[in-house]
Amino acid sequence: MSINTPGSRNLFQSLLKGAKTLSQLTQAHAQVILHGFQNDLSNVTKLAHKLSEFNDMNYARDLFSSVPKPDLFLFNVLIRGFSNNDMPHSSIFLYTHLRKRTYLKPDNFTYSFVISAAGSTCFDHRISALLHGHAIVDGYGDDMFVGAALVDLYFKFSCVEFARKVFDRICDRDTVLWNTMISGLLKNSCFEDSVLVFGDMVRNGGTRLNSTSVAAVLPAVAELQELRLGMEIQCLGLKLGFHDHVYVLTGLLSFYSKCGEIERAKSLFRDIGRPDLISCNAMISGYTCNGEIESSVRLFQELLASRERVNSSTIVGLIPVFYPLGHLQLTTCIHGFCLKSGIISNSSVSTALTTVYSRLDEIEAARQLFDESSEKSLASWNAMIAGYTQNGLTEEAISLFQKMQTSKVIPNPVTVTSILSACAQLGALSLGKWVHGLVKSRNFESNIYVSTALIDMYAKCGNIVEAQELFDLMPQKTEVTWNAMISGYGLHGHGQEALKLFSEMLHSGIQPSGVTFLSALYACSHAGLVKEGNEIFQSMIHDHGFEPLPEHYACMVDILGRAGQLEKALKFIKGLPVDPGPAVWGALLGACMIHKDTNLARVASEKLFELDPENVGYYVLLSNIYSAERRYPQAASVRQVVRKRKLAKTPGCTLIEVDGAPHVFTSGDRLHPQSTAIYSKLEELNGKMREAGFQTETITALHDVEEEEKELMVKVHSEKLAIAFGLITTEPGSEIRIIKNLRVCLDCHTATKFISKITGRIIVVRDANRFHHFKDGVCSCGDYW
DNA sequence: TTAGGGTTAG
Repeated sequence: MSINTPGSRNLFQSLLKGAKTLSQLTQAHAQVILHGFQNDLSNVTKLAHKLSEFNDMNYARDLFSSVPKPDLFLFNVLIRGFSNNDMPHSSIFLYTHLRKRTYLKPDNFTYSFVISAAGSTCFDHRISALLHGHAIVDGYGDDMFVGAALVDLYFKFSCVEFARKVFDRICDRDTVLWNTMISGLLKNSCFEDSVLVFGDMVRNGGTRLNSTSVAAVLPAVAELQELRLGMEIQCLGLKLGFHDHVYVLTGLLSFYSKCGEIERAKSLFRDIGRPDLISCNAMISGYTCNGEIESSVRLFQELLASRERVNSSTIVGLIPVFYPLGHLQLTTCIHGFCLKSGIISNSSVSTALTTVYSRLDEIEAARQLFDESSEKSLASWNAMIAGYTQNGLTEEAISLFQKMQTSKVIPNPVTVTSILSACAQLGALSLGKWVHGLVKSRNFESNIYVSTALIDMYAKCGNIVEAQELFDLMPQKTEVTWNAMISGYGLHGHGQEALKLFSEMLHSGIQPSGVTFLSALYACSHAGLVKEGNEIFQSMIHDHGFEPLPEHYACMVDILGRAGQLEKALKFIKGLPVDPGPAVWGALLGACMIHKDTNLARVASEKLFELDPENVGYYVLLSNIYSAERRYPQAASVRQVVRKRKLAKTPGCTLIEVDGAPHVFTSGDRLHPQSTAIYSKLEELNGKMREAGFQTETITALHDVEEEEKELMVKVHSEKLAIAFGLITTEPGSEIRIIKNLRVCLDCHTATKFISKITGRIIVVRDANRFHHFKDGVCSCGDYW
């Protein structure tokens, strides 16, 4: 047969198809050119397809450029090739190129390929809407393949609702589409929904389950800690014949270890017989998160000794993220190994290490790791930002968030959750509102972490109504969501609302946690509800079988103490089944301060100096109590200790936002550009307040100086400066909101009541403990704080 | 199929 006969075309095709290496492929191509078949589209397409499998997209691109009139098939091969070879820009570029060709129209293959390219992290959510629109216009909006790609794309951008809408519209669903939905929901933390969709799939007999479906749902079941359900799924897998499938066995192993059933996990690991790297990784991680660190390290060493190479997952599973206490040494050791082996350059590994360091309070080590990592993934940024917020370094968190924005890294729900927490801690309402806008525009509202963090942010920034509205709108709530709302009410002194919500929560079948009881108890404390607090405490132990933690005991002391029942509080402490810790004695000391009980204060302080000698707050409290009783020599000697031991007192400061800009004041400071106006406003107010019968309260001032001098010092407490500033810079009649880092002092509290009456303003003060809403000379706390 | 980043009390 001559090489130029029509049959030779098939010969080239089989030559191309059979090429096992790039060089064989090149030789085949040379033959094609030699015989003048280079413009035969079918040859070129086959070649391009092969090239994309061999990861040589530059060669494929050159080939494509040499074709004068490419057809749709060739376009599709290239678009998919670029997408599969991590060249999403080229893929999308070619798609736009294709749309310009009037003789061609994209089909469902084109859309499914280009949509999968658009899921790359270098794009944002806007591209999804654009491509979705194109697909609908061309009549592929409800196509099964395009649908699966779209669902996947929306999940990648955390647009859960859009993914769901696309899924719901497609009547004809295949296994891949169902599986995409199950794992997409899982990746977006919608664990219940993921399990529900799996259930629908099982009931929908028309679509066959495969082993991927079973393996995909197991992590969601593990998150929900539904041990029984997992076992049922295991039985289902057995019935369908997936019991010896390594995918499924590994998934089950991981499921059981996450549910704390480490023995079952070990037995499954033995069943696997010849475990691959992935199942070993799952086992290592299982050992680690069940605290069996030694077994974990042993299996890791066995892996290293065998010829099997470890990968980043091995290391990440080995890092004891969940049991970090006391594991600094192991962490440094793993870190050392990662440096030596070069695996540190993997962003998953450095992210995991960043997290552990920050949980171990080694925030500088975490930051160094973050700074040194060459390739920062979204997760790396999130880990560092979360590390800061969890350690109370809120300003660092926000500044890193801003740096992330300038680095063009697009925040996801995880980022947003951490930033909202930082806003809540700081009381940064403007930034919080801005983030809320971002949440709306990106459709993150359905994310349960995000909406819970929003509720907490609004509650802590003083906007309890907004928090409540968001709470009421949430279709699904976790125990944490309820806790955030209960404690929000508590902070604002709305004790009854908090208790109503608490009982609603119990009736709705949500399991309360230790934090739930604590939130309810603090709500009682802020509202002076002694009887109710006591009932909740008893019910926690007897009806719900909770062993109280030191925090719960401390809260009970707080409730009794604030209500003035100091003797009862002391009796309660003496009757405790465990040694009372600093929190318990601290609560008693705080109560002694409110009710001016010097004798009991001394008892509490002595315990505290012993238990927590570095904490300067207790010295300050005791000294204040002595001053209040005019026992100045005693007060002075307490302060002497503070000075001698070089313990620093936290300076008081107050923040006020005007037109979105924060202004911070410290006691007596004259640094503000409008300082003169502020002080003269304060003078004017003082005059009016004296006329109205206000007398400066000095007893809680720290210093035992002359009365007159003391009066001067109290006058310029930071909250007063902030209020005066608020009065001169905001519209008459508008609300003034300030945030103080310490507990508000008695003098400022009384003065604020007067100011609210004189000026006709509502003044909202957030102090270290709670909110005070001042209106018409009265405070919402009922002078109870 | 494994692993890395998130919310609630004080």
